[in-house]
Amino acid sequence: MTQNIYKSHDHHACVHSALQRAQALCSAKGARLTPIRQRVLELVWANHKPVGAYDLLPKLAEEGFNSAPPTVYRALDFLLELGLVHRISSLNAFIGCTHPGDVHPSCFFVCRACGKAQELDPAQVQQIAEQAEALLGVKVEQQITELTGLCPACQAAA
Amino acid sequence: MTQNIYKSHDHHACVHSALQRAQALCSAKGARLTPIRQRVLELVWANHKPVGAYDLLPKLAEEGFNSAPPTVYRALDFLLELGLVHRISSLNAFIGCTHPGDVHPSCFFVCRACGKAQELDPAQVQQIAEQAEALLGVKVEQQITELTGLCPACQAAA
DNA sequence: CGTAAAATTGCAACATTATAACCTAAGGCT
DNA sequence: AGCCTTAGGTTATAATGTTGCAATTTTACG
Repeated sequence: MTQNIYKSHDHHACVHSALQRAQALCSAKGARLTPIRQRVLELVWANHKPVGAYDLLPKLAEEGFNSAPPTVYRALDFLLELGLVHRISSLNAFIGCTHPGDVHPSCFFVCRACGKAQELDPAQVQQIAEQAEALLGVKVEQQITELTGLCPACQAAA
Repeated sequence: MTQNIYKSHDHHACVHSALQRAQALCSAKGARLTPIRQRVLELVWANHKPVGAYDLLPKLAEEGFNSAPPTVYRALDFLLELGLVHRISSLNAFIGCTHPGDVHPSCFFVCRACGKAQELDPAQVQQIAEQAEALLGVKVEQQITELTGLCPACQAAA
């Protein structure tokens, strides 16, 4: 894991470096980080809480972007394919990825109280994938792990 | 993992034992496995493919049960809380659990071609949970891992 | 037993999330 | 320029899930 979002950090730098990585990745891949796509990525990175597609719509509308569901979903699909964001299925929400580069295994802890989500090292989940391939003969293509509970701050508050 | 659903097996016995475990668990807990709940559980166990809530509605209707969304969701919620079924968030679907008893960590491989899902031993995912608790100070309450890919038969077909 | 409280179900409306289909506009390339 | 590919606009609709309240059944208990 790259950092601990439950500790205070320079979030501006956090977002800035995410955008830089995104631009680098897009130019390396010949993919176009259009204004809508970039703005969606920024909004997803606004904080460390997974954000729903329909939360993005009004924000885009405020800024004069087109804001119909397909617009947002297309931008999110683009970002998902480049591995720039992850989808947290149990929340129907999206969050920025800290180490982008194609679709890749993901693992998150999500606090059920404050909603903030921390990405974790998926190494052990990859072990499960390898085991499944060995024991069952299946071929694993994608994997996601979602942990839910309370972050330190929300434990203290309770 | 208790068995391999990608191999042929006596599915009737499979369902039968699931129902027996469910009845045992309910009487142990003082929970009521009402006709609707039991029928929903049976339908979820009809095969090893995760089933959507809205797939169950017409089947219940055919049999004269009430069939409005809340009916099915309430039955599923009941079964989820007892750990008799799992929810596969990435599919918005539900599948019978092979070792019920309260909400517990779950781990599945789902074939993207035939849709059949195999429950796996979540031991390694629990390690991730323990690591997250140690490193981040979070408290994990729930966890689910979802692997997607191709089962042996569907690999052969492709 | 009989009654009150709790759990379950019926029902109607509605909220949220996601996609389909079809067309127009913009950028990349020879 | 002309052609092709990709991206975006627009409308409608599909799929999934929830709220609120009334009616009924079951349970608990004196």
